[in-house]
Amino acid sequence: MKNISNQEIKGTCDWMPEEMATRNYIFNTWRQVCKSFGFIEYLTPLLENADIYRAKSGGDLGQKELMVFVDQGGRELAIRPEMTPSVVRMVSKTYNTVSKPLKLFSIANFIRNEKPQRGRNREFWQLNCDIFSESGELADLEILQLAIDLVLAFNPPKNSFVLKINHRGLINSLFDIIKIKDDQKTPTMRLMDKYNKMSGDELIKSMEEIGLKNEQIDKILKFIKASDLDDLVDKIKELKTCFGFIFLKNIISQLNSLGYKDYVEFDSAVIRGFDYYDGLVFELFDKHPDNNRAMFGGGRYNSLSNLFGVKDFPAIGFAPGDETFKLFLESWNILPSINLKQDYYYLPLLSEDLKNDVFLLAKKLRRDNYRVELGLSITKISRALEYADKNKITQVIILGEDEKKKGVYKIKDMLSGEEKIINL
RNA sequence: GUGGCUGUAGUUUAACGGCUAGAACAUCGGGUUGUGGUCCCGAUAACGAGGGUUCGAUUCCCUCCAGCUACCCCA
Repeated sequence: MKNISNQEIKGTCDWMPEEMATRNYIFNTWRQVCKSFGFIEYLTPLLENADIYRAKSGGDLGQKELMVFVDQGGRELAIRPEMTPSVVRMVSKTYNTVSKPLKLFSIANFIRNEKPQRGRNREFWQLNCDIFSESGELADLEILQLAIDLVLAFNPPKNSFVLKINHRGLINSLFDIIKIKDDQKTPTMRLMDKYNKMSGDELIKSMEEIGLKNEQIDKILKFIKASDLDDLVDKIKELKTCFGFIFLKNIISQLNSLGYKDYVEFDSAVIRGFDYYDGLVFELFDKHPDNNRAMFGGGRYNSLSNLFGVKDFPAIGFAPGDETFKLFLESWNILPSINLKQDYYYLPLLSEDLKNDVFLLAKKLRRDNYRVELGLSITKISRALEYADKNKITQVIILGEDEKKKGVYKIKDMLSGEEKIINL
């Protein structure tokens, strides 16, 4: 019989104890910060009706990146590629009767059928944080603060990241001003989103291909090249009275007064690809030269809920991924080293006759909340200590014939070499 | 989906159109008959898969697979 490969499925990876420990460190820190903001944890099923992704997700996500299969009843099911439709579905079931506002988070895995690359796997995990039912500016403010605090919780160096914010309302006002046609809006936004990746000539050429006129292109370029909000309304004066501008001006000044001045800036080129965003949009960037990329992003998506035949309700959220987050921590070298057997007590079996005594002692110690790793084959004491060294176990429990005769056992501290004698 | 680079033990790697594919670290066993980190000895373990060229391929060619990476796309 041919052997089955022991490789993981493409785009997925095994979590060996070391990687699992790192992941737990990140997830635990996320959890702690979310709870400190009064958010509560939820989870939805891995499978959803495929239609909920096809309807709104925009781009490839609801199409070729979706893992779809048919169940025995002929239903088309999809493995979730993102959390937002699921959490909106879940909330929409009870929205009218539940206490509001809802501040929710989850840590879950997702599958997207795409080619793996740096910072992007087919299976990945992300934290999703959302606030439902609050449309006011303070919900936006709190979400942004949470996004920044989540990164700050890992003690990154100064100037290691920045939160770039923008507002879809501001972009829509621009489109009103230049009187762009409806069917040109989405392709134009895609191009604006790519501003930093394309050369100026390519960008202009692509905009001409969409059918934009020179004066329209001129204004769009002024818009995405604006260095800050004041510069923007200086160049495009009509924007001064629009909602998006006033909103952004306000929220930045509030974040500044809360002490986040170094971490926030306006960036007119932050657009985001999902169609369902309709208010604040933002992206958090790693500023490390070796890893200059968006770590995660989010925004306001008030109208997504009508997908489920429910009246619209306000929603805002974001979702950091495990892989991009880890790259950030690695690029700044702020991942702590983890000892897998921290606080473990190693209890070797030193002779055949001691089997029962050793198991009994382990049982007693475990009941007292010690973490006891029992030796399962007979070992010489020198090898037992060597094993403890190799595995960075700092406490070794010695129960040999001599100890048994005296009715005691010893706990040896591997760092100091000291031994404590305790009665059995 | 498109392009580039790369596939030798668990890991890092060496060499080669032919001879037993060599090492280091890791793992396991032993060296001191109850006290470790060092040291010494030994064992296990690899040419990604298939096809072609050739007397002979791990080496050259093709296809596939996988990995990395840049695009496309993007929470």
